[in-house]
Amino acid sequence: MSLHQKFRMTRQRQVILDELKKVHTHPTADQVYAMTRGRLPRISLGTVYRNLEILSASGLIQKLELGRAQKRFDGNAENHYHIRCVSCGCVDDVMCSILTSIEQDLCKTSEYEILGHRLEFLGVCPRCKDKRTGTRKKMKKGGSYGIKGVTD
Amino acid sequence: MSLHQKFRMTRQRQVILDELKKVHTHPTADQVYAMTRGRLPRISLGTVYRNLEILSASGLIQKLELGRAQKRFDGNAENHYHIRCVSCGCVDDVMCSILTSIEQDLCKTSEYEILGHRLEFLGVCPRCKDKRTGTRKKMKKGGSYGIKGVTD
DNA sequence: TTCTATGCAAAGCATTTGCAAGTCC
DNA sequence: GGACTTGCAAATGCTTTGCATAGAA
Repeated sequence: MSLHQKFRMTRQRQVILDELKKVHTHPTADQVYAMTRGRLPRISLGTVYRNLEILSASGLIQKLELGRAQKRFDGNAENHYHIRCVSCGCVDDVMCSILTSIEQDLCKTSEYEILGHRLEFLGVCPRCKDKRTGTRKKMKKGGSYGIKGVTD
Repeated sequence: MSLHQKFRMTRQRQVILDELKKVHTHPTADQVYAMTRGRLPRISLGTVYRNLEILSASGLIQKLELGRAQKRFDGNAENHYHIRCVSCGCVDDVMCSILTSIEQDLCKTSEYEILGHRLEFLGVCPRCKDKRTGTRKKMKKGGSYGIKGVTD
């Protein structure tokens, strides 16, 4: 939480970072907990929460607060948008450029000091589209993609 | 929650809707609870939650899920963006047009069926800017505004 | 009259925190 | 050695839910 104190790379912290970098999914805290227990059978959920907080505050990972759903964490610390499946809750990266101008535009007209923006897309993931067999509108067939394919 | 059943306009529901339309702030459930107790001293928080849910599901009001903070509710049901003060947590409307093209662009490249997007700005509200007396960077002095002025 | 809504209290869930013991630099 | 961390468990805070009673159509 602090980052006003130096932070140590403990084994727990390293493993959490490792596991997070290893996957392209966007795991929740309890998923990270599960992912680390193989290597650290005695780690506690509280430690996972604390470390995810510290790692994201230090910029090594990214904390995603999409909607009011459970927080998720992204081993990719670079600024990018996400899309969330309203059906299964999975989260994928969106390959589109960051909107820089909207903040500048708002600066001109707003009394606020603008610090940033948060953009998130909602949709139905390919897997869930397939599940609802036939019975729905607007079924894309095309093959191109702009979303990194991995999931929940 | 349902809306598959007809819903009745009870006194509680009406008062909640009323009070919400009356203000331009974006109250949390417990603030709505406080706002209604003047007219309905015996209303319960649970009822407030249930009705806010029903009213927003029916489109009469809007439910705001900004970050993972407490939900807020907006008597203005029209689609518009919001800005949240990182210092005091207040929420204001942002007067800028809705981005329609980003979803269409994403449609072309994404395997997802795009259903919508959620955009939220972060900043420091005028009131909080004033509080930190002088001791900070980037103090706007200008008078124009693009944000409906009312607050938390 | 019938089905929905209310009040109350208890439960739920994700997350945070206090504390004594352990560990890193 | 001293500050930062951990594991454990309890606490927190917002929101939801079960249930018996009340109320709208």
